[in-house]
Amino acid sequence: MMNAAKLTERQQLILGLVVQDYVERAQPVGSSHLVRHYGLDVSPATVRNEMSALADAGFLRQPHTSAGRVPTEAGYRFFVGELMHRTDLPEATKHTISHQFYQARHEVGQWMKLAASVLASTSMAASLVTLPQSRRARFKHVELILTSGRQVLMVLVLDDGQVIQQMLVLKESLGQEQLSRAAAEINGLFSGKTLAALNESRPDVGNLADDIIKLVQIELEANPGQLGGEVFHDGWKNVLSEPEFSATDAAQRALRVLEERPLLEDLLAQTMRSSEIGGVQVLIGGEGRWEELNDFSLVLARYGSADAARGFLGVMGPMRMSYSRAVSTVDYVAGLLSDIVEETMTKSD
Amino acid sequence: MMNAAKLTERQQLILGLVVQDYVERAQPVGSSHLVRHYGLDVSPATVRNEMSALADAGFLRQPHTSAGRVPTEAGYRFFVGELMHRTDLPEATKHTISHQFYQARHEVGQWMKLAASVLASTSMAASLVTLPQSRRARFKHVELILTSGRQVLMVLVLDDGQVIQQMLVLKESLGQEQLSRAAAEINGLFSGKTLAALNESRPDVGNLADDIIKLVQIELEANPGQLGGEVFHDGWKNVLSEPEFSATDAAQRALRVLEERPLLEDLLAQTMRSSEIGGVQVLIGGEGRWEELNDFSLVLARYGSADAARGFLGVMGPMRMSYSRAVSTVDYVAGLLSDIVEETMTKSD
DNA sequence: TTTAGCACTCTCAAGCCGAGAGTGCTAAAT
DNA sequence: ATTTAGCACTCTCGGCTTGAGAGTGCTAAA
Repeated sequence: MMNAAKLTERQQLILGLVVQDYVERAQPVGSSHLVRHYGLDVSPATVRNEMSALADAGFLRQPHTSAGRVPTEAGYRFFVGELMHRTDLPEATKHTISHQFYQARHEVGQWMKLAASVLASTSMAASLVTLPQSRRARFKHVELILTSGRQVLMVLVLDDGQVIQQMLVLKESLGQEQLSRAAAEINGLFSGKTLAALNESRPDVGNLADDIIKLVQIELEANPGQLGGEVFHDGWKNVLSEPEFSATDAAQRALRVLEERPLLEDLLAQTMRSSEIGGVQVLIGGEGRWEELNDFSLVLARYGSADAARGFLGVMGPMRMSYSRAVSTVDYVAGLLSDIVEETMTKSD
Repeated sequence: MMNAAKLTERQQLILGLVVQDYVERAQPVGSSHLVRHYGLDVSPATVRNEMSALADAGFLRQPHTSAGRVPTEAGYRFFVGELMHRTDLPEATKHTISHQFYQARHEVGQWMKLAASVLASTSMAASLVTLPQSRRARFKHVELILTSGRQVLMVLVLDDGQVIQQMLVLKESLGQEQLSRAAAEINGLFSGKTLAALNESRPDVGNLADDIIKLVQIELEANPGQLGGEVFHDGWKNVLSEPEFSATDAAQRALRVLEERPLLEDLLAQTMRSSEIGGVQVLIGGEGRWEELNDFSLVLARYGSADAARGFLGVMGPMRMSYSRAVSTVDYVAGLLSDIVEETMTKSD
């Protein structure tokens, strides 16, 4: 495989055109099609030679002898890294999007749904959005609700708006009266503390409070990120695997990504570790790491600010996707969401 | 189309076998296959005659001349209504499921995910579960959190564990001090009231509390049903519509059902209106009402109790699905979830 | 270095064919 | 009056062939 630096100006041009054309038409692109369609003033034969060189360099490949060329993973990567010009979203589109966000400004959970919907429709791919999470949230208030016997529902409110719900099972049966008193006590002790601080300072109180502290800590490790009136669902891949829906293997793998939580978390964690905030990360064809993602690509970004909560968002589509469109969309929505989160979730004290 | 009552004993037997066989093998079932495979002591010709009668009656149809027979919507409906014997889930399966629920008993949100997962894997179809919602929940506590300027995050806790979050924009800028005092005042006034009651009694307090009451009411109308650390997503149908994933039209329609909230809500509302609690509702092939659901079927049930919160759950699969398995699964899980909800969410006062 | 020319390869759609499955009908058997 | 055997008929499906078309790679000339 040759070095990327060896690519001539013209080879880069041709690679770019191949990617662009293939993204649009989803068909192997041939030499003469290229000159005809893009007004190149060289002959098909010349293009053929260059394509051959690009194929040797590992950026293009032929599905079979005598079909056009198709970009390889490396080809897409080179395109994204070197060739793609960062286009801004059209002003009109931006306006529409931000207007939608303006209308949804009241409902915390709506932001996420809206972001997912906007990403999907603008980039024409599937989208993923996680909730903003903050490690620096402060304890605001705890509520203990008696349900039956020794079971208690704990509702913990943090000052960034996060709400954590958890069932506790007590060693002994208590009345709502006692629970309320215990809650009041805990509220007094912990109010305003960050959860990290709460981890260390462990005032020696009654064993009920002790139980609760322990459970809060467990909850923090798991870092759940509650919220969002979703309809829970699962198993769509089963439907697609029925014989009458002869969905390709690929489509089923796509749904697996959606449904298998661990895979998703691994993916986000790994990818995001290596990316600065504000930047957009492009993951092409699983990068040899996730075979489930063969012939898929992801465009991911973080949103939020260092001061406040942070989350991920991005789109997922076939490897043959419009990267420039995806990148600009993800970038724009991430910025928008960052602004909103910062505005509403940063304490001004 | 003949009346169902006209079906002879033997015709019913044959219809049942056709449905059963077709569900298993997904291929049109022919007369001789039937006698060979199920040890009927009549000849294929006889079966052929009966099948022909069933076809005339509208319960079977032939994909083309000289292929086997396939059940029609009416055929499935007759099968579900008259022929299907209610089978219980195997004891072992039940045990596994209830054990899983036992392990998840602490996390409120986990129930839903678990239910969805169990339904999907046991019935081999896609599943849907909504959150339990209660119209009779009582006001427990409100928290007002200053974010920036005039924006305030309201967190409303109901005594069934429901949590409602909402951004408020105030007319004038207030400090956290004042907000806390306002919250305390509201808590004192409303504590223990049902939301319905809260709708009527409108004590004339400051305009801040007034704002909040109004917003709570709006929230109630929308009836959001918060909760559950989901990853929000959208647009998977876009992926499946890409040419390389030549998913059938049907598969895409299936995903539309998942992603289009209004359709889903209409579906649940319409279906559930007509069904008693505890019963399982079977919706076959869209019933002429929802064309998106052609060649799909749903098996739905309510869960919860009259006293406490209620929700829906069910599975969705191809029309050619194992109804008995689906019904028993849905039935069992609905019962389980009802028990849990009742146990944890019914106030014992 | 570029390009015209040309032989070659490979896919794809269309058409054809035979096997197999299943039916409907008729006439005989029970 | 049913049931069944027999039989001709229909339709699909997989395999095979074939021709057209697209595209390549190579060579030799510009």
